[in-house]
Amino acid sequence: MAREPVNETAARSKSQHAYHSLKERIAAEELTPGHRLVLASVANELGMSVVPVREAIRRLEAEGLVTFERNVGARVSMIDDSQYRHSMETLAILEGAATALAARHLTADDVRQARELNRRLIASLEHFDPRLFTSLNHRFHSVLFAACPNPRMLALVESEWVRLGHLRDSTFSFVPGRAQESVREHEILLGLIEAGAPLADIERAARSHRSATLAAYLSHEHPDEAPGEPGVPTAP
Amino acid sequence: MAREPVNETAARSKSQHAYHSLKERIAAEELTPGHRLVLASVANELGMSVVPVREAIRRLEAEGLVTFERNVGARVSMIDDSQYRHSMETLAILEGAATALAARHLTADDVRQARELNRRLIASLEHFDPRLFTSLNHRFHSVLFAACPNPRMLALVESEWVRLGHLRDSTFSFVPGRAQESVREHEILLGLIEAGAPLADIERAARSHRSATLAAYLSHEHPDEAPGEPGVPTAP
DNA sequence: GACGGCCGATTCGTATACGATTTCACCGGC
DNA sequence: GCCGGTGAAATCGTATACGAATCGGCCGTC
Repeated sequence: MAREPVNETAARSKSQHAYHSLKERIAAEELTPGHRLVLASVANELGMSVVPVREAIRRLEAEGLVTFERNVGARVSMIDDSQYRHSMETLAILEGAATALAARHLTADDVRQARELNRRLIASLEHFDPRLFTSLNHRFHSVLFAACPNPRMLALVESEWVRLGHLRDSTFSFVPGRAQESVREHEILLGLIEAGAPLADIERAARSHRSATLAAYLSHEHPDEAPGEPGVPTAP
Repeated sequence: MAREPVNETAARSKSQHAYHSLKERIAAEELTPGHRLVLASVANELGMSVVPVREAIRRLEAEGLVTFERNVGARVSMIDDSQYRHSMETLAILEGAATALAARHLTADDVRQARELNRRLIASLEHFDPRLFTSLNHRFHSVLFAACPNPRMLALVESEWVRLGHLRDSTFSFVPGRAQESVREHEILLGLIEAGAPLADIERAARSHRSATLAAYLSHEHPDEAPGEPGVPTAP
């Protein structure tokens, strides 16, 4: 996850330190969406001046993790409903493609590991914990797309996961039924991969899987909304 | 294109100004890949101190337009062959999806405009100018995916175009035959859209179109390389 | 009592300053 | 002649300082 070279002398610049520190705290939900990031305060907490903090925030801003308003300041990005939908749709496409591209590069061990994770997902259904489920779910999918030989695509997929942030768990807390369905789809996906199914089929399955999660979320949040176009042009 | 609010008083901060200025100069190939960006020099040219320049460069760094090495400095990112391939592959997927998602939202005028651009592309084949061809080509595709209702996807597609930067023209300069084929595929794509073809077909056509450009580039640059997997899991 | 303007506190934006690190040319020894 | 050390120049990293913009509350007026 750490892209910076890990110098043995731990010589991360303060700017880098601020960046990683903020990013972690956002990922850990210690800084929740909407939380205001005051430059001077952050600088104090981290024991540095504002300059490195500003740079860190610029990077986070470019990644979409924080929003910045001139002369007003930065705050942790809120993902509203509409953004959530758009990000999920994008992730469906990217992750679907990445999973397909990775399929032929998966080792038997990878598949075994994915199966094990899905087993744990199934087991977790007993005493359902959205947080745990989401974490395992991420790890499951990570195993499947990590072998994608296109690093650019991997970076985008990961960035989209981060963007969705903790909001993603809410789907499973809101729509519990989706979890059961989800693990079944995981098995199907694994089956396709093991069987060496056409990449198009794998891509379609992976994409639909995520789209279904999005649909579950939407139909729960906006039950009135017309189903309209599914957004995913899978063949009929 | 400008995401910053256009204040009537033109009150862009220096940091923003530096960012846009550098980005434009990179896009215009005034700053070519590998070009070193010395903070003090850039600051002088723009009539500001180094602090805003640093922030601008952080943003560009996060976008992948410049690479930054600690205690060494920034330089305009070089896209090597492998990155070019990966970005094109990613763009094929993203643009294909965006084009499909946009298809149902295109007005008759949009289609007319796209046709007109393709006409100009065809006309330009007479006295072939890779630069002009690339520019028109970008505009053609922009018309087709701009109506995509997913802003996140649009942002990623645009960012990928920028990333490829001027390198993208090289395909058409290196493999002149590809240009003719390309405009024919444009017509086919337009036909599908006008006919209200299934979104899956449109997506497949748009994706294959770009993949073919990539393949043309690769087969010219690396004629020895085995064709291997096409990378695009289109149904047989 | 409501509204609008004024003022101070807060916070951002940028310049300047200076120590730290890298780079590279030069030079003496092997 | 080649190699490794040494110093200065270039450049980066960060702290500090101060002007500018924003926001919220207070006060006077209607």
